[in-house]
Amino acid sequence: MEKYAKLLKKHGIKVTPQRLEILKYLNENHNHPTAFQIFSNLKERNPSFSKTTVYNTLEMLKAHKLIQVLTISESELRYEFDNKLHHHFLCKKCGKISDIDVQCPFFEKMLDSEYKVEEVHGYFKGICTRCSKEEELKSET
Amino acid sequence: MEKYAKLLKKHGIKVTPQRLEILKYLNENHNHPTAFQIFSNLKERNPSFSKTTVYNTLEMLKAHKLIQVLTISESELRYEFDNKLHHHFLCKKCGKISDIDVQCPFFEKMLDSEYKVEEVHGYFKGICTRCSKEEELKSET
DNA sequence: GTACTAAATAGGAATCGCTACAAAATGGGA
DNA sequence: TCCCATTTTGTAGCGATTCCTATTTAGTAC
Repeated sequence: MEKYAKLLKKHGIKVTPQRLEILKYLNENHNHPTAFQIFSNLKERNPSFSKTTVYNTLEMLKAHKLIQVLTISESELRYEFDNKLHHHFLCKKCGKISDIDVQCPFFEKMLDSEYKVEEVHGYFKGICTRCSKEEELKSET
Repeated sequence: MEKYAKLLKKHGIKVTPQRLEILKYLNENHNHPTAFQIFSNLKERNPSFSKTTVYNTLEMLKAHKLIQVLTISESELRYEFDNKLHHHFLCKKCGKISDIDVQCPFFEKMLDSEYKVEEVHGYFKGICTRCSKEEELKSET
């Protein structure tokens, strides 16, 4: 837990139990959770945990570039702790989001362009391996 | 207007005035509008135009891959008629979305991967040229 | 340790984009 | 022209996010 406190201090953010919990959750759960998923998980152990705190904290962590906000879903935002550049794949069937470990060659190019680029998002959408296999099995019967 | 009717018929979609209007609007306005923007623009000329019709029609056009849905904004969906692969840049200051005419080299690679890829989205976010210049001017004074 | 102050949290209300639903309108085929 | 399926409309509802304000907490000075 100490490492999260250090991280917050390094960015001049006041350390609170709630913020540590949220950071810990994001660091230990790489499933690109929604704000509600974070909220309900943390509320289990601390019933007074507030939804607003989750949103406030996520907003602040995002402002300090400690977390990434994914707009891959059409209905809600997803969050992740990992901040090194990678892309994402969303399965339209099961909803799972996977990390795609590729370096975008246009990142460098865009950095030199007329635009001041601060974020790069690569989203692929389709059907994941597991769901594809299930489809095949179904159609065989 | 006839070309839109043809397009709809080609995809087995029943031709209605509302659908033609929406297609026309998307084809003539390359500003990646929200559903509400489409709705309020078309409502001006036809006061009985319904929000639901806009959503229904966009959903149908999307299902037939006649339009693209962009999840680049954190708060709402954007739509575009253009369906050839390109990326997008969102200015965090003025909110404008620009087309970036690049071919994603990972598209091919992803097509051969374990994932069944149906959509590719490349989003860059930052400050656009115009807004960058305005910032410079302000800081000079 | 206590008192004070600014910041953070909690909880509920409000907002906003989008969807669901049922009634009315449309339109193509008999 | 009539009929029936489809589409459109308008309203109600829902879920994610934001707003508002009272309460609590963390940090500082005494």
